[in-house]
Amino acid sequence: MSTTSTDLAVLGALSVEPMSGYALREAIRDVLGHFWSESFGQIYPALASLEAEGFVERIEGSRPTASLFAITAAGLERLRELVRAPLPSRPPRHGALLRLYFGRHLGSAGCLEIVDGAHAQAIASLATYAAIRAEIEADTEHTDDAPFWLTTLDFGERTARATVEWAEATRRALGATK
Amino acid sequence: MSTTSTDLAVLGALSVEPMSGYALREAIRDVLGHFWSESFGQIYPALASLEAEGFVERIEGSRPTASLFAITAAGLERLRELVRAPLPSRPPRHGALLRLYFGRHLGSAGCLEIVDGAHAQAIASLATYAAIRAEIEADTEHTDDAPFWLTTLDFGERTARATVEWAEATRRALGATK
DNA sequence: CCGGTCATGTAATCGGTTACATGATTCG
DNA sequence: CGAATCATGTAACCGATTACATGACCGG
Repeated sequence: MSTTSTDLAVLGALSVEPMSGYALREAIRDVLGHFWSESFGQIYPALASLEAEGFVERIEGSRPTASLFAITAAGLERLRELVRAPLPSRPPRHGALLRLYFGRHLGSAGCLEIVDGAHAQAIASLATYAAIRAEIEADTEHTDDAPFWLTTLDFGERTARATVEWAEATRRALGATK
Repeated sequence: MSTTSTDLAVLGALSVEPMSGYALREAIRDVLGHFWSESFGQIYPALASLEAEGFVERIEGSRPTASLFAITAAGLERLRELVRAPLPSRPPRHGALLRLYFGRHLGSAGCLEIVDGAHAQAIASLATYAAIRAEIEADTEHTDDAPFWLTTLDFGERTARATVEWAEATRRALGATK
């Protein structure tokens, strides 16, 4: 039995365009990657149960060996239902901050390593966000989806920028008290 | 068998002061709550295995029925070892953003509800952060820990402020395209 | 034809939460 | 004395990842 979160991600992705389970996973990784993730072990069982419930159907594509999954009318209805309900949020687990909190036992050098790592990661995120933004703005086909896509992207950009600023301020503060 | 992440959180907390398993959970919830969490089902087995390995010992406290757990010299060593190694980071799962991404199927009103919810939560976080900051700054006993504690707090404050600004900007953007 | 990618699925395992069982202590 | 809190632990369950098994397709 699959969870409603996974069903939402799968149905949502299929509402944009039909695709295979494999492509689904790639789309989720590349497009929703900065705030969501699904593994094969979730996707295929979810597709199977969604198909059994009539929310998704297999249509034949170019390759005979691969299934193309498409959302049905009932599936669209189900998607609207799922997107309306709040999702259970997992308790936070930010490993780098946990290590930093006990940074006294790690020393300044080790702490700076953690901070610099977070800094580099945030910079890298900003680069991929810029690429995604360009792609969305160039896309003339999904103009009704674009405003929503841009809001989630904006969130990623703002938190990444906040992380960059935090890392730079922390580097100064930790360097001073060394 | 417990994970190194839980061991790090437990040993780290006990490095500040000895406490019971119950108090440990409260401390983790209240002090590390904005970036970490542990449940009883993790804490007690972790304490048991840490005790078996000699990293933690029970000392008698005021109440005979409750155990006070204290970190040993070997435990401090182990803590330094754990805090040096990077922790496995879980893939992100931000439910609100997932719903917003497919906001076309939800409508503007529903989206604004999500955004306002995130806004209210960030405002509430900022209030608790201010309380924690006051507590750390008033604490004269842990002056060598304080700089590290303040860096993790600063991270929380910056990302919360970024969330507030995002929510306000998104509210304007979504309201305009309604 | 051979290696890499596309593709579908399952089984084992894991990290973690929740619920339950049990009892002592404290305070009004 | 009764209710709330403090306290310790276990068992069942669950969501999710990883690894594995299998094979078609495509390009060089």
